[in-house]
Amino acid sequence: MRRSLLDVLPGRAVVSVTRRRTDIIEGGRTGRHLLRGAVVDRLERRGKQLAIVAADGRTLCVHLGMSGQLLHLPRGAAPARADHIHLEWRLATPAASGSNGRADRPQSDGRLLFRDPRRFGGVWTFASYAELTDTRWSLLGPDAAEISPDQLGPRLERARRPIKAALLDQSVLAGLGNIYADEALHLARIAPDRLACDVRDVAALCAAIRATLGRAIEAGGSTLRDYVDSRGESGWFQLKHAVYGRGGEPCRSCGRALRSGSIAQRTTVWCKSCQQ
DNA sequence: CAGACAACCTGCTTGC
DNA sequence: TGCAAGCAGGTTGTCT
Repeated sequence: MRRSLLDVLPGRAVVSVTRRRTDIIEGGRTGRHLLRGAVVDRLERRGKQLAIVAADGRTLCVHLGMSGQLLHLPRGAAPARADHIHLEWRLATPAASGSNGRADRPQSDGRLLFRDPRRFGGVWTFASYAELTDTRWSLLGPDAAEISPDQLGPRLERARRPIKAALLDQSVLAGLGNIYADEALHLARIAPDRLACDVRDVAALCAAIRATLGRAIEAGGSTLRDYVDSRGESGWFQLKHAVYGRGGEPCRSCGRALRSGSIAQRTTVWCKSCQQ
């Protein structure tokens, strides 16, 4: 999502904000808190959370939850669906002051929508990026896409719970959800119900996590139902899933039927013979 | 501390 | 065709 927003948000100004629902916002809920009048400077990410940082420091943190979408609409375009759009930002390309010293009129330049039918997602507002990293993001572990054995090892050593439960805990590691936890464990050949403290090859697990996320990001993510990037494009990594959504089907490595069950209160699929 | 469970929501699929 | 139950990518709080 961050990548798909890179060529439409940084450098754009927020002309106005429409709030259709405010109960999905935490922190200040005014147009000012929601970046009205700001120019977007950059996009940051930690785990599953995105930060939109304005040049004056104001920062929005967005979490998509299960069904959330951030959609960019070019000027004049209409969204595929108009329901459940909770926030809408009108964007403009700021006027460059020409050589005559006179500022041109800002050019209207599309809209950004936050749509979230299930409302498990949300938006958090901050006066500065540091305020976000010092509070909300301070609760997150290191980013899964760049995890190293030095970081992960100590966090697993004392964890007497299934490795899958530890990997889903965002304070241990930020960025894995139910799909990619199962995929990474299969790639690392580790059983999901093995105790975290008993995982031998943490380096292999880290490599599997990074590889899984890297491939998924290249494929534009996994679209089971709702997920689309900011251009409305679906991902296709679901076609490459080794285990997730494939319970009962043959393991792509050994051909035996994949097991499906519940671990850490989440649907879990794994290969009993490949993952020991 | 770990784990079970419920709650927060909507919408799609399944089974009757 | 209709209806109810079951299930879903996530997080958080309560209770044991």
